[in-house]
Amino acid sequence: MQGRIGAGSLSHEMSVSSSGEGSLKERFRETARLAILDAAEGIFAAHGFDGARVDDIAAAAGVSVGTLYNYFGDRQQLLLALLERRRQEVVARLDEVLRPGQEEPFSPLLERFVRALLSHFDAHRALFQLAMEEEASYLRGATRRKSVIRDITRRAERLVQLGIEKDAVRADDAAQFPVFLVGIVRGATARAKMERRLEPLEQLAPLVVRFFLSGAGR
Amino acid sequence: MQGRIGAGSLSHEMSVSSSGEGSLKERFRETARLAILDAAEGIFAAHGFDGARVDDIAAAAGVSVGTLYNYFGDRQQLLLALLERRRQEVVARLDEVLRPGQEEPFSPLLERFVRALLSHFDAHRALFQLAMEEEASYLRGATRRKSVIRDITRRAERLVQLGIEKDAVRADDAAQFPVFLVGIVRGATARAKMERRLEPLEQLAPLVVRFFLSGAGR
Amino acid sequence: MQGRIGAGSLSHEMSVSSSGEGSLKERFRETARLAILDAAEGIFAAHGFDGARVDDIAAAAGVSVGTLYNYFGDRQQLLLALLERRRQEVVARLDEVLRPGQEEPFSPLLERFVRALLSHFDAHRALFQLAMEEEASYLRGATRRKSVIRDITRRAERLVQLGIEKDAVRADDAAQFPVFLVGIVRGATARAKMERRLEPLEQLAPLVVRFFLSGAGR
Amino acid sequence: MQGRIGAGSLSHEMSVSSSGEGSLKERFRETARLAILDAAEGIFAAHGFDGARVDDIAAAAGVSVGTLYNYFGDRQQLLLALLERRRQEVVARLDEVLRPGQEEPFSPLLERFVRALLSHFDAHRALFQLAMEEEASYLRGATRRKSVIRDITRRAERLVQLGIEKDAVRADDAAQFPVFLVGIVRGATARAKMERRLEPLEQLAPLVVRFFLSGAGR
DNA sequence: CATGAATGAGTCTTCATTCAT
DNA sequence: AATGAATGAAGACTCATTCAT
Repeated sequence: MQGRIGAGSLSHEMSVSSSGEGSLKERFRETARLAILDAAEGIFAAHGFDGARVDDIAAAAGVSVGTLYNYFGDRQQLLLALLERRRQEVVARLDEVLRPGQEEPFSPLLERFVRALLSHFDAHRALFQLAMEEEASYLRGATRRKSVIRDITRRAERLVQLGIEKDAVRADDAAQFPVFLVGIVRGATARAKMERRLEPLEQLAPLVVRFFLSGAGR
Repeated sequence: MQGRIGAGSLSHEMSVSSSGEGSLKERFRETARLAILDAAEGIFAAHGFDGARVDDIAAAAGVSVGTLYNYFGDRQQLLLALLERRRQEVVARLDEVLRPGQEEPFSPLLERFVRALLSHFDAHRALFQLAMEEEASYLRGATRRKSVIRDITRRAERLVQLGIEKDAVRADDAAQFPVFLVGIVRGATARAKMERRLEPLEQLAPLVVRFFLSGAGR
Repeated sequence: MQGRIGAGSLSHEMSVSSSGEGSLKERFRETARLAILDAAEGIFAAHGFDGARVDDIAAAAGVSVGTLYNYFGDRQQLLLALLERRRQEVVARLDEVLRPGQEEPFSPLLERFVRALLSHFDAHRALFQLAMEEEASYLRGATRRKSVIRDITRRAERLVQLGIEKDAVRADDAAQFPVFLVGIVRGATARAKMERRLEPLEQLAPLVVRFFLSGAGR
Repeated sequence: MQGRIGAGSLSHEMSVSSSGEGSLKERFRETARLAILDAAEGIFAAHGFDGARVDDIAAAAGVSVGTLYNYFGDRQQLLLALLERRRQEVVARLDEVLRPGQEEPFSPLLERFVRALLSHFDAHRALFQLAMEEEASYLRGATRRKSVIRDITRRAERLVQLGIEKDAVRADDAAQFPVFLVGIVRGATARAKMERRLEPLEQLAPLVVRFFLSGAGR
């Protein structure tokens, strides 16, 4: 489904790191790792965490099961590696937005935050949906781990705090605002799913900002 | 092992089908059905949809697997019956709120709506969480069915429509408001989960209302 | 290979315990357990501990894998149960021989001991060979458990002690005699295996006794 | 990882094929072969024949799996080569003892035989234990091959024959004496294992001789 | 009808072996 | 010739579902 670890992506990979922070072999490994993770994203998204079969992921990645097990210790670790990678990606984008020393007013800051979130959804819609939906229940029992939802919420809390400091957000009830914000974004993605929309959600950012700051009231 | 074919829920249940006679046998059947559904709710909530084993559900209900299969054709049907029951319950409460001929102003109406939603969460927190989180993915592939999220969203749409008619909600961007509202409620429940809070969420209703109508801005 | 848990053996089972130290169901269970153990003995003996496939054992017992797993938690437990059963059998026979209050002279006592050992080998040749050969290495790592070899050696030690008390065995070097005795018996069985003999080993008992007491010298 | 392609065993090995030239290359090959065999001995001894993984053996030998496969066709051949080497070693020592033209009396001859056996055990305890325990079952099915046990027994038979000729061993029942002798030695090694003794077994030789010739009787 | 043991298809995982570099 | 990543057949185990009692 995702294609082989073919020459196509390889050349790309190689040109990227040719300067040399890794032997040829290591770059191959990394390419394969990525191919497997990509395939896994597709299969997990399509069948859910429990429904995704290891064989199918391997087949989608164009490798054998054995190879998949060479890269990731077992099914669960593969899933965790996948979630972790995506988690790091969003978190990085949000942290970029929240980087200290922001002199800009709150509203555009908020918009950049929401935009970062939504565009990440646009890029990894299927898995992200899944991560936000099932993460909690799937990891149930597993050692408490990095959680996307939790991390996003933390960033939202920092954002709201900034809003209060900039006098753009009211301080009463502020404890709830972060989850409300994340909830709104989730709502947007849920709608996209229910209605099978394909347009980028990112364009909803201004609406979300306006709604968050002023509400739906007249 | 016998356990829980309890009287408590029975009286309630009975009223549902009360108009009819209900031979003694039928009432027994119904009681057993309920016991199984209750047990299933607990097990599904505890282990997730995929992780819940039929044997465990039967054991928790105090019946044998065979009996469980007598009442529900298979595992999936049991799950659907459970979701369906809870779906009907929320939907009924929301429809009650939205019953035509409401002369009251929008704000209290909205509050009653949110309150209905939150108190339902309070009553069936575990399963509902699960339903909202995994429903979509679990039913993936299954014939398109009744969906709690969808139904709730439909009611929210009607509510927003009422708000517009009552001139309490602005009409522009109104298409998003329903999902935003549902998202906010989800956000609230997510927070409750993350922080393992046990206080009733219903008390958040006024906050939600104020946020929905006026936003978080100052 | 071993046949189904058929009616044939069932009737036997039932007549035996009809007086009733077990419900009908329980006796069925026990019959099945035995059938599986018998089948396992055959397969383990034929393919070794590591070579025996669970599916084959199940097939030989005339049950499905699932059933096998219902009776024995996993492959290892099945093996241990089998070894344990046989261990108890020999140990019981040896203890019978060694029962306190033996007034008889040492030589016949020794012969009965050797005879018990050899006839047990005759009955369970294949498995016993295996047990004595591989037990140690197979259980390597596993929690230290009941060991046939160890138990037999313990009984041999008691026997030698009796011999000394009866003034029939010399006390010097007596520490080695028990293992020598067991070794001799093992040697006899090894020969039987190497030469694929089928005659009962039990008939070697007098030879063993004479050799043990007087040696091979002229 | 490189490790053990050591010089120590090399010199010995060299003497074996010393008569010839042995190009430099060939000597390298032989050194590597030995390193692998040594590593295999350790791993097989530690994990049993079935439990020893090829990767582990290669790692212990400081070579890659590929190299291991260059030297030995497959896992089984490696094992056979190992057993064969050790077999040749004991057999050579026993044949040395039995070399025709022995004018010495039987008792010291017997002692040298037993001593040879026991000292070999002392040198290769772990593998030898394994060989005597599992050889038969492991090679089950494989083409009938050189067997250590068989070969040792053959030598014991010759020894007993000598004893009879020298009038030191009684001729009746003599057919059993060889296996009894081997059994006694096995018994001694088994005891060493059970009690995790580390002293050289060789020192038991006189006891074994006395027991073999005169028995345990008073 | 209830029971729960039996069933066996379906999965994950391991590891001997191959082969491109 | 050495390397070690890739391969995939094989095997242990689970659990939804059936059905004889």
